[in-house]
Amino acid sequence: MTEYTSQYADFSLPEHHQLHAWNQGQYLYQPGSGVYVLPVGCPAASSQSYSDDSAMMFPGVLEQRYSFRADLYEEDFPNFPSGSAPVFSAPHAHSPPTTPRTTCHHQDQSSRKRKQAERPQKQQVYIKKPLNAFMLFMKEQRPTVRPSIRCQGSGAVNAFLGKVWKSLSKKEQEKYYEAAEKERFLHQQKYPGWSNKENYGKMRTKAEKKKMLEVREEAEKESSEESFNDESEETPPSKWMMMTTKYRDKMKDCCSETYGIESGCHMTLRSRKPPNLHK
DNA sequence: TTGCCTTTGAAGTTA
DNA sequence: TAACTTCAAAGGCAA
Repeated sequence: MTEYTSQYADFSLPEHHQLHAWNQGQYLYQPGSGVYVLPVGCPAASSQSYSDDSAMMFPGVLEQRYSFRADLYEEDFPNFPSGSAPVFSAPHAHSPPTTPRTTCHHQDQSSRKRKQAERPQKQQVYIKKPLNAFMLFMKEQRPTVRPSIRCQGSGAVNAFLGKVWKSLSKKEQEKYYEAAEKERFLHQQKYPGWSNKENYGKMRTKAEKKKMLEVREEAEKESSEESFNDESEETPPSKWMMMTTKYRDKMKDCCSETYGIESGCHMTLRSRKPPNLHK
């Protein structure tokens, strides 16, 4: 039994089970028969997004991805059933370049203008936060509500939708929370190294944001044309990878019921402060 | 041209 | 750990 640990989970694999470096941010887990992709920093993926029934979704998070990096990569690679890889995310997804961050001291910064003056003059890309449940709700409802609101200002529309949101039942809100969960997961997959703090204290003008978004889109377009096996970038895992307790439990159950016992692997998820899903 | 307004939720920071 | 801050969307409006 080989023990693996990470910040978020401990797990073990039988001796004959191996973990191989596969691609950027991903590892292969080969439990005897079949080959599964275990993305680093990817606690799990929804079963709906996974077409290969033989694939195991392993709710583990490997923080130190290179500690598992097999030098036998070149040797292992040909063994992978090419074309049938159950890949969770774009393996060539690039993380934003890290820039010196100015610490946000709420007490010290008396005005937004001051913060804007202190912010870095230039950041190559700007990655927006994933939308939360309420934002998804607003995005969906705004077009239908806006015509009926006399005051066309978004402030009035948002205030109205805020009241509507509170009047919704837990069940009605649930689909938006689940959609937001999926948004966060996809966002983490797309930008493995990105953290919420990247945007902290860096309020941008609309023009700046637009320009940086364009740069990012251009970069993504170019990167999609690059080699599939680019491992040159070392992207630290993001806290986005920390799934909510609810989601983790769901996936843990799914794995243990479906594959965990059968494949002989064991996992212990670390406790974490539960998310504030339903205030 | 640019920030403000207005909402909730998620996440980062501070005390 | 509670309290606070920022930022996600949107578009009219004021400076």
